[in-house]
Amino acid sequence: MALDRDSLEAVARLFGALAEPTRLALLQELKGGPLAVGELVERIGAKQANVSKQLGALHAAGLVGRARDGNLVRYSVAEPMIFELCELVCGKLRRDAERQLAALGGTAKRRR
Amino acid sequence: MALDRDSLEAVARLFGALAEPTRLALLQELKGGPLAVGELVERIGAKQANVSKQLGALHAAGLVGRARDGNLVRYSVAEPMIFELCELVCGKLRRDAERQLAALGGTAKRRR
DNA sequence: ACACAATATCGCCATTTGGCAATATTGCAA
DNA sequence: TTGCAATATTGCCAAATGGCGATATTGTGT
Repeated sequence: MALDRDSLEAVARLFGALAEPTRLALLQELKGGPLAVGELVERIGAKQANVSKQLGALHAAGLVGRARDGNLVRYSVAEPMIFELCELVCGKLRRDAERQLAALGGTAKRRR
Repeated sequence: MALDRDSLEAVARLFGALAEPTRLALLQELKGGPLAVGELVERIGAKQANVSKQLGALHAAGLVGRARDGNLVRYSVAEPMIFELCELVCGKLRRDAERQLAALGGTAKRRR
């Protein structure tokens, strides 16, 4: 079915939430389970203010959940679907890279 | 496996190509088969310059293919995967909308 | 060569956005 | 209350981006 303008904008906003390396890095870390902000700051090596801001964006997009735990705030993946999205995209990138490699005469890595 | 910064940037760029309603509208039209720029301009009701620019962005991202045909240039979907991506996202949006509806006391649409 | 149609590109402007430093909030403990 | 640690927010700036009108390019026909 054809989506109307509003739906397209909603879809675009969601893709936009994933269109940022820092946010993808955060999601990648959260894949292993909920983590507090400080933990994420250490792991991805970004400033606390930015991590907090990007987590806010992910939360606003409904992709991560927030839970206070005493002095900490623990974030968690709210949409496991995002990893399917990333898998699909990574697949394309791998295919592109293989094509590129083959075009340059690299040894073909056979798909099993 | 954990992706490095460069890979994350590549993934982010790809999502970025989909993070724009006009580009999504173009892809939606192209889903039915290759179309020339003029056709797309008519269908989505945008200025020719912008359609051309956004098609350029999609092409740069490797999502659409380009083919001259005399005086026309025909674009086509190069990555059917994008429709799986959109389906996943639309699924989430539908779920969100249903939750919202239920929270407001709407008649529940039962999932079969 | 010319004129014309289809597409691409350019310069401009307004908006958005990521990172930064600084500051404000929140919760815990003494 | 006071102090401290964790997190969020604010103001700022620079870079990126979408849409616009105007113009350049490309291909076709005569």
